[in-house]
Formats: sequence, structure tokens, C-alpha cells
Amino acid sequence: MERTKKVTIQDVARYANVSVGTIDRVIHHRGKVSPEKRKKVEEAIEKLNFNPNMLARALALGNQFTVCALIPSAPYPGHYWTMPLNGLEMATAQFKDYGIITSYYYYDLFDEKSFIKQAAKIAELGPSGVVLAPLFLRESKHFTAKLREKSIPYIFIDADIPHGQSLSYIGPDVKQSAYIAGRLLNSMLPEKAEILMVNMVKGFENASALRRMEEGFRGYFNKNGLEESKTIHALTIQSTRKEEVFREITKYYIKNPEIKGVFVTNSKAFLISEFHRKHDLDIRLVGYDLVEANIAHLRNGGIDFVISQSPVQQGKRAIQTLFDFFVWKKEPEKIQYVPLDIIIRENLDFYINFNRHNQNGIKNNQ
Amino acid sequence: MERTKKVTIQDVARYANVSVGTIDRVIHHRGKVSPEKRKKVEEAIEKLNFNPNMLARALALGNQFTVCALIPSAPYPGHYWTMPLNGLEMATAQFKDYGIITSYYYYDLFDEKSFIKQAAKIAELGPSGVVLAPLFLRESKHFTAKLREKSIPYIFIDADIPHGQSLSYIGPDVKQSAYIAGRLLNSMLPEKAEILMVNMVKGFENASALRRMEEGFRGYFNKNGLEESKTIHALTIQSTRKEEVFREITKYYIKNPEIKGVFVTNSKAFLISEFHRKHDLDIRLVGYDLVEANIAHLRNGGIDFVISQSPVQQGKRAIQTLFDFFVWKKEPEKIQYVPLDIIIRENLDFYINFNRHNQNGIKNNQ
DNA sequence: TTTTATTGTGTGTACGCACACATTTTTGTT
DNA sequence: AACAAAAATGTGTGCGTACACACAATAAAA
Repeated sequence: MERTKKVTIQDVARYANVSVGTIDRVIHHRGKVSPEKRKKVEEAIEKLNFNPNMLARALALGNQFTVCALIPSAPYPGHYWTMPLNGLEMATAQFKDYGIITSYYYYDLFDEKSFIKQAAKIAELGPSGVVLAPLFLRESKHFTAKLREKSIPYIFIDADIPHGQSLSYIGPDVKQSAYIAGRLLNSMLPEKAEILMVNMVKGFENASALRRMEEGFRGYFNKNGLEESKTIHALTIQSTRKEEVFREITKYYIKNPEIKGVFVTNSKAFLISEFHRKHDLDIRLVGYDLVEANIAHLRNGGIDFVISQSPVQQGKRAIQTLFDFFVWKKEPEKIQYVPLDIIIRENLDFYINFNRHNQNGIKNNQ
Repeated sequence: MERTKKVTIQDVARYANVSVGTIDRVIHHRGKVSPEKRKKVEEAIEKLNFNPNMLARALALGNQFTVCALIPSAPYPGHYWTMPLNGLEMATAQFKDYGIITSYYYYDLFDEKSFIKQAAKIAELGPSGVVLAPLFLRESKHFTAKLREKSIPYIFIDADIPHGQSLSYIGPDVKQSAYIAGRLLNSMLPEKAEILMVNMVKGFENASALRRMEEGFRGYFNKNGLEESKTIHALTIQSTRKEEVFREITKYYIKNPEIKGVFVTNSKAFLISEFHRKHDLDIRLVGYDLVEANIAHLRNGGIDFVISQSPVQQGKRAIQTLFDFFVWKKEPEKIQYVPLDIIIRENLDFYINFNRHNQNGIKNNQ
């Protein structure tokens, strides 16, 4: 096939009757160029349809961008946070040759101290950019203030801090996701039913996110005139440990035996599913996140729907966004909502496989 | 931040006390290298954790890969085939600097001749690789035979030809997608109901895909013991023109007034939805593909579920696969099923936005 | 008029790698 | 021992761009 020869700076220079230096000056708006020559160069660029070769540019520049990712550690293999991490790794591998290097700093989901400690490390290091899951509100605000001081751009993933002055937020629209949960749960219930929204927390302050979730969830029933037929309960359990959850949920079910559908606001729906199985309860269940435990319960029918917030994409997109910002100086969208995938037993495998496959790329890079 | 200095071939050479030429020979298994030196070099590579810089490699090699995409033309802006095209363009932009160039050849969805004509052009050109939507079975087989003759690798997207000897198939698992359609439709219907599967064709031979679809769709009801309560009808309409579809569907509904749910096997569910609206029929509807017309009917509630087969991803992945194959000589998976996204009114926007956003990258490249 | 800024333009080197070619070392033959 | 052939290793150039530097032409100041 006849190869469309690449148009280089040289070609443009020849065509415009100037040196490559002048081309360079025009492209980068640096130095002084006489109006006539500038005009000629611009015309030549247009005419020859010149596109700078990004490879050569990156090679010549040779600059390195260090990004630090501050995310929760994944205590076990199938854990939720393995997925954003995976996305971060994939994208880093992809851009490695452009000089992107990512270092990972993990904090304990239930220990603010660990967050503070790791954040301090990052602040001291002074990377080019930061990817941050701001699950501790106060500590995150403190950290980002320091980053702003040092003019280090940062991106939020998974959770947002409104007016957090981040370069971008990449994550779910939590309110809408709960709205969807409402719709999915409702679609499986009879005309009249009681519904429970279960919230398991263990210290950390996701209060605002939780509020928006409840808003979204109830919103569905309100907007669709279901306030009368469906009663929405809400239960907060101050733990994610199985025993305690079981104890609390038992208590609640005994008091409210008419519950026919449950919405779990985090990735621990499998716990509730286990409980239902154990006690042979026929209760519809909707939860979040395609973690291993949930996958199992989707398979066995204990969980009906899982809403997945594209965790891998979140990681990928975060690095991509920083890359575009650093290398191409592209100002990103302030809010980048990710797709809210609706997962059922039947389409489960495609989501699992498609992401797994992607990982191959990483091998090339270590 | 202390920058982890890049390890180059030079570093390795110095460390191993040989010249860069020898390093090169070891890496590429070319030329003669004495066993001792090879050993030393390998150790040095290991020790220093050397990774060749792909940018520099691509720059030095300077080779071009031309890929031809043979896909249906999109007759209007919101048409299905704008989306795979979009994915192809995005990925091509991404890899442009590595020497990937894609040319597009469009054929008329309802005109085998146009396919043959375009295929001939491609065959004559002799590109490095081909991305192909093999919607005409016979013609595609003929075309791929010619490609094999010329040792040109090709990838199927959107539709597969079993034993088609393609480098890879990237697209939906159609049987499973219909199974999912069954589940979704059933979830909205009362205990007893009649269901219609509508197939609109206009000449081209997707017979095998259609068979697998019906298998999958009926499969859901069989596997879940619903053969008794749900009656599955099937209707084939030899057109996608509104008037004819309306005429046929009217006829069918009059004969079968108990239909409560419809599954449309292509992206034309909006036609049926229009019909339902027009005649004020309360019939649940499930279809394929997030095309503009379907989006509108999802919004107004005429369509309940749309199953989307990640059309943009398909295009992206096709180029990515060829890229990996050409540049990194990575043998791809023979079958790459894409996620089957379940779209409802409530999560619609996230899918639309997320893809739209991606397009920014392209601007950089033309 | 000469000197000194100022502005405009061209040249050369580096980036990390691949590859052709030059050079050295080893082996085999008589 | 001499020499050719073969094997092993080293050197140099180019890929397309960025950028520091050198230099020329003009304008301003002495």
C-alpha cells in the first residue's frame, strides 16, 4: 500500500523557505518571528497538513511526570479497590514511555491516621500530580490544601468533594446511582411492599454522599408516585463485620417482617445475601460493585442487581486525564461521571473478562 | 520528586561491558553473540530492570501500518455505525504516532454489490491489516479468502463468522445478549403473557446470528421453567421502512391481541415504540443499541431496556488489537466479547457522555 | 560614524533505539 | 606459520522534535 509519507518539520521548513527553527518558534509561540514568515509557515503547515510527531516530541523533551495515587489498600484479592488500582496500572503502562510514572500510596479504609501519614509522604515528595480517593473528608481537605500550596494538581476518584478545587472528579453520580437502584429494586417487587436501605459504615465520614444517596433512592419512588405503595426504611449499621451485621439485621427483620426488597449502599451486599440464604428469606437485593463476593451471590441468585461504577475506567481515566493535562496541556472536564453499569447474572462474565483481558498490556512494562 | 532515571540501552551496555550493538543483538535475537556475553547482557538487563522505550523504538523503526476498515456507512448522524467508526477513529488517533493509519471503506447495508466493490479496492491496495464487519456472509467469506491469500490479517467486528480464520472477533455474544433480553422482558411482565420477537431484515443474510438469537431468547424461558406461562411468538418483517413495518405489525397485533412484551432483534426498536405510542398500546419493549432514535424512546418510556454492545469499544479494541499484533507481535484472543450494557432511562446519559468526552483526543490529530 | 541593543533566523546536539556497516577476534585449513 | 573464512563485537547514522546557541540584520544609542 502506498504509504502516506509522514510530513515532518523539515518538509514544512522547505516548503515555507525557512529553517526548522522558525517552524519550531511558530508552533510553540516562542521567540520572535516576523509576521511575513509566520504567515508563510502557518500556510505551509496548513497546506501540508503537518502534525507534530508526539513520539519524537516526547522523546526530545524527555520529561518525567510523577504521579502519586493515594487510595485505600485492598485487604484481599477480590476487593473493590483492586479495580481502580488495576485501571491506574493499565493506563500508567500505556503512557510509561511518555514519562508517566505512578507510585501508589495505600491507606487503611478504617484508619484516618494511615491516610494522614501517607498524605504527608506524598506532600513531602512533591509529585507532578496526585490521584486521590478522598474518603476521609477532613483529612482530604487538609491534604488538598497543602497540594494547592505547592501547585500540585490533583484528581478525585470514586468520591467527590464539592468545591474541592480538584482538576477533575472521576466517579459515579451517586445520587443518580441510588435512583437507579430504586428503579431496579422496584421493578422486582409487588404492588405493595416495604423496602430497606442498608448503610454499613465504620467510622469514616461519607455523610454527604450518603445523604445524596438517600435522596436519589427515595427520589425514584417519589417521582413515580410510589410513596403510598412502597414504604422505605433506612438502617445504619456501624460495622461491616459479618457477626455484627447479622445481629443488627436480624433485629431489624424481626421488628419489620414485611421487608421485601433491600438496597445496600456499599459493596457489602453479599453479607445481606448470605443472611437471606441462611434464613431462607425471599427478599430482592440490589447492591454496588462487582467485587468477588458479590459476583458469587449474583451467580447464585442471592443478589439480583449490582450497580457497577466502572472502577477500572476510573483509574484509567484518572491517569489519562493527568497525561492529557501534562503532555498536551488539555484542561479536563471538572466532572467526569463514569457509566453506571447494571450487572445481572447474565451479563456478568462480559464485564469480568473484558477487563481481565486488558491487563496483558502491563506485562510489557516491568 | 527524585526522578527514577530511565535506564537506556547505553546503561545496560556500560554495565555489561559490551557495546550497544551487542545489547541490540541479544534483545532481538539477531546476529551472533557469544554465550558468555549474552549471559552478561541478560543479567544486566535483569539487574537494571531495563525496558526498551517504545517511543524511541517506533521512531527509529519508522514503519507504517495501514489498516483498512470495511464497515457499513451511516446514512444519518445518530446511526448505529457512527459508533464503531468513532471508536476506530479514536484508537487510530491514539496510535497515529506509532505509524498506524486507518482508511475507511463504507458499504451499503442493503447492497452486497457495494460491499464487493469496496472489498476489491482494499484487496488491491494490500494494507497491513483489515477491520471488517462481515454482515454479508458469502461476500465476506470470499473477501477473507483473498486476504488470506495475501497474508493480510483481518479482524471481525460486530458480527462473527465461525471458523472465519480471523485474527480475532470483537463483538457481542449474540446468543447471550438475547438471553438477557429474555430476562429483562420477562422481569416486566405479569405471570402469564405472550411475547413477540420481531426481526426486521432487508435482504442480507444474518441467518445464523438470528438463529442463535432465537435460541438465546427462548433459552431464557426454557431454562427458567417459563414455557407454560409465556408464549413466544416470532415475526419476521422483510423491511425496515416505517410504513411496511407498521403494516405488518398491525396485522400481527390484530391476530394476536394478547402480546404484552416485544423484543426487537436489531436497533430499530424505536419503530415499534412509535407504533405503540401511536396506538396507545401498553406493551413492554426491549431492543438493541443506543442509537439516537432509541435514546429518544428510552427517554419517553416507549422502550424499557436497550442492550448496548459497546459499539465504540468494538472499534477501539479492533485497532488496539491490530496495533498490539503489529508493533508488539502479540497474538490476540480469538474471541473478544464486549460488555453487554443494560441501558435504561436512568443510566442513559452516562453512556452517552462518557463516549462523547473521549472524542476530544481526535482533535489533536487532524 | 561607531557601538550597543534588539530582533530575527539558522545550526547543531540530544533524546533512545534500530540497523547497516566497519572492525576485531577466533577458528579452520594448508 | 600464514592466511582466508567465519564469528563476534564495535561504530555511526537516522528517525522527528526541542532547545540552546551562534550569528546576521536592523534599530537605537553613544
